[in-house]
Amino acid sequence: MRAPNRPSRANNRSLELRDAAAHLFAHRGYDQTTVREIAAACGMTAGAVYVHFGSKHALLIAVYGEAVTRVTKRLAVSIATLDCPWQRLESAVRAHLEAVLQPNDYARVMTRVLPEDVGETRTELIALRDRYEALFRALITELPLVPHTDCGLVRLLLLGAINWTPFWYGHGGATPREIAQLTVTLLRNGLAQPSARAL
Amino acid sequence: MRAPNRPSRANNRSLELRDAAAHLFAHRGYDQTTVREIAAACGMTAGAVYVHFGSKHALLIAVYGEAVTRVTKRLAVSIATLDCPWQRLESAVRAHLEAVLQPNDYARVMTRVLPEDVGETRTELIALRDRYEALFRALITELPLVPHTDCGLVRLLLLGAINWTPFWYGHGGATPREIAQLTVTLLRNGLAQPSARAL
DNA sequence: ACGTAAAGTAAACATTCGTTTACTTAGTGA
DNA sequence: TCACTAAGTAAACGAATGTTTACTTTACGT
Repeated sequence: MRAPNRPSRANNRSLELRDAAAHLFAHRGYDQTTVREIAAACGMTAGAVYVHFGSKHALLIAVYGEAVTRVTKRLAVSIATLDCPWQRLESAVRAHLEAVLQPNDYARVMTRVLPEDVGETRTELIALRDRYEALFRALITELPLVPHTDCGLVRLLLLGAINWTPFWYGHGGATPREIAQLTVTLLRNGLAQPSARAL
Repeated sequence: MRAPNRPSRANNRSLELRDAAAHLFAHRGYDQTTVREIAAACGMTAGAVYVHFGSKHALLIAVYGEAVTRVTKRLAVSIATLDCPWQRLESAVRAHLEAVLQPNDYARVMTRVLPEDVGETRTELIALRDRYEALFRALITELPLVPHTDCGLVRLLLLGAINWTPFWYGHGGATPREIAQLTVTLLRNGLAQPSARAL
């Protein structure tokens, strides 16, 4: 048997590599990040990367998959104890924003590198992203909306609004909590003065 | 003097080049587009590009600037005859969406290539984009919103929602007009059933 | 008719990047 | 001890890319 406190080999530098890749992908994008940079961040040479990952694309898929897994867990926890559909959505939006906006490399990759831009890996990344967006689909379906509302369209607008936040966050001064609050209030009641409401 | 119907020289293949670049940038992104491809689309060789533009970055700036100019004009026309602030906003959103979503190469570059991704050219592109977003700032300031609403935050959420549309448009089935309508209705009245409205 | 200058070509240049290859190192199990 | 294998290095490969250079073509002004 193997000594438990020292995994001897398989000291899993793979994870170290994946973390480094996540950091660089999140900050500079996929194309602008080189395999040599990822390797150097772990004190290795470029060739060693291919011991752990078959290609740069495989590395991206590993990062993206881990990102979806992490943010999914975080979201599930944040809504677990809530009952009100609106509160559940607000909590989910807040969890998503906190994941994406804090200097969290993994979550940031989900919005920073667009599946449409990576060519061959496109399909697998979109599948991963869809798995995550299905959670929001469920939360929106729960909402008591005015009849005949296009829930799919609402979901897409909502995800667009919050996926775009990384590009301006910090300049606005609002916290993830405040952004989530305004977003869901807006979705629920709108922002017009009550006297000015109309069809 | 010069014959008016034949501009002799200066047959401005620059514009032809700029159009070709816009098309390729819009469909494949900036990094994935090569100077040789742009040249080939005009039946030229790569070297000839540098007769008209000093660098690939200069070409991007030209495209981005033209995009902002065009979509700005389109937006100004669409709201010129309207008085109601909500109608003005809806018309602006619709104009923006029609520009971005129809196979309009120029407008698409504005959302497809992110200023953050192009390094050196970053500053100039952001300045161009800000010039455009200021139009929405004005439209939102006009709105009769509930007191103490963070107009800046509203603008950023709105722009995020509509900037993200190119990534899902076509799968939802909604038209730009419908998307604009739902977006502004949402902003104005919210989507909760009237009986379920709350603070 | 002639000089000039813009427009364009063909080819090379200098990097850069993802990936591969040949080789070395070190820990493991028998 | 010894064969085996994962991990890593150094270097090269091959392709692609933005850009430059030397040369050619062509249309215009005088």
